[in-house]
Amino acid sequence: MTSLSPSRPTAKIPGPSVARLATYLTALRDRAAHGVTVISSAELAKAAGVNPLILRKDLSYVGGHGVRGVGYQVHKLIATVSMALHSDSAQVVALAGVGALGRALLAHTGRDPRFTLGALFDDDPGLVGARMSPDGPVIAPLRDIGGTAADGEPFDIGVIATRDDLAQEVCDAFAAAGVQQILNVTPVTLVPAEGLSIRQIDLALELQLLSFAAAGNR
Amino acid sequence: MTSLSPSRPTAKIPGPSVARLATYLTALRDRAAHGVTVISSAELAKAAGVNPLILRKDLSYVGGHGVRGVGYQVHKLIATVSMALHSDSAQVVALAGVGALGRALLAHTGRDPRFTLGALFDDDPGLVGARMSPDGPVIAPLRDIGGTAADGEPFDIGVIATRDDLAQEVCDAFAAAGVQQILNVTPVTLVPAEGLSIRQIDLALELQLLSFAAAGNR
DNA sequence: TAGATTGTTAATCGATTAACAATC
DNA sequence: TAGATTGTTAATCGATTAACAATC
Repeated sequence: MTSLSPSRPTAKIPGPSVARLATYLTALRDRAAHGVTVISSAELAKAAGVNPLILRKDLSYVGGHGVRGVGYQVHKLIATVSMALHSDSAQVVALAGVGALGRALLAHTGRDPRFTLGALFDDDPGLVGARMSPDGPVIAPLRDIGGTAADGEPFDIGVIATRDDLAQEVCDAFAAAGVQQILNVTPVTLVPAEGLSIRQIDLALELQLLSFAAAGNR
Repeated sequence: MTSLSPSRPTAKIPGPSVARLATYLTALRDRAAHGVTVISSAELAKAAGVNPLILRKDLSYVGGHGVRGVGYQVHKLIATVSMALHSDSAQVVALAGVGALGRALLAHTGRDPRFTLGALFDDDPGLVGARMSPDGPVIAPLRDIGGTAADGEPFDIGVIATRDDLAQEVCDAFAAAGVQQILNVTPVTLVPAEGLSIRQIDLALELQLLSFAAAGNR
């Protein structure tokens, strides 16, 4: 289990580090926009809400190239981190379920160059055939998930924002269409098809966890 | 640092376990609704998408009271877990920012008995004074966060779903109003006031993490 | 008693933190 | 050279997994 695949030159980066690296990237871009060219681990750590030690450790996974006694060159670091996170090429996203949460997601990622919207699916007769934006895709019924992927470009990421009782079959449809990454924003626990990686966001769960934390503070 | 506080009889439950316990609760309620009265750790684990070993370990933190050779009584377990998570008393939630994501959150938690909506805040002149539901609170401007909390009941949880550039000041306003738990659904890294516990959901970050996973699979 | 399944104690694993060496 | 700050190696800590004991 220690085979070194030549196609993956970098050693495996721990999951928590990957998540933090993405937040560093956001902070770095913000600083770059403010004209900052050099930043110390202490400053960047503060902006990202972590301690400087873990920041330097994280950066060491991607080959930080900081200058001792000085800090990091912002532009260089942005290039290094975004390369490591593969956030250089835009991902094609397909969204199933154009309800409140689906729209919120569109609003959040609409202008984000990292993602392009490949397709929209919904079974609401009032929505099928419509567009959410003038240059966006036409909303297709859920049963078209397979077909749409079959002709054009395949989707990189499938987002499941449907009614709860449709979540599992939509997940299976995405998997059958060759989608390998799923973002599930329903509270349903999905049983994943082979090779599928799933992330889940459950708003009610987050509130529940906060209320537990609240009780502990009493 | 090993003082046993008499007001907290249960030993500290690890964070990941708390999150999983909440999902077990959802799965248990679902099973109960289907008339299931007894369930084994294997079955429940499958429904929650975890392995049975970690499930039993998690349940041991809250005093599982399973029957060896048989399994768990569903109703008893629901009572035990929800007691441990303090999900018996409803939490009062205040929502700042009634945009797409705010509405999605309302839709998700509207019928959830664990949460009651205490107040709505937004600066949009088209929204201030309106209600999102007939029996719901009137939308107040963001600057009222302090005042509204001062008279009625205090809020247990403050949700920040505003424009990014308002997130930090809204956070501070909640903290000043005595709110101790914050759910931040903006991509902004907040600097927390003393004693504030914050959870963050960043949709774009989740997509980014998936696209990293996708790249690793190539 | 035999089979099934829970619950606990010990071992492993991985991530975070601390100590220190490197170097601009 | 002195000061500042990065980067790496070692120590700690916490969570997961494995082994096994308990008991219905």
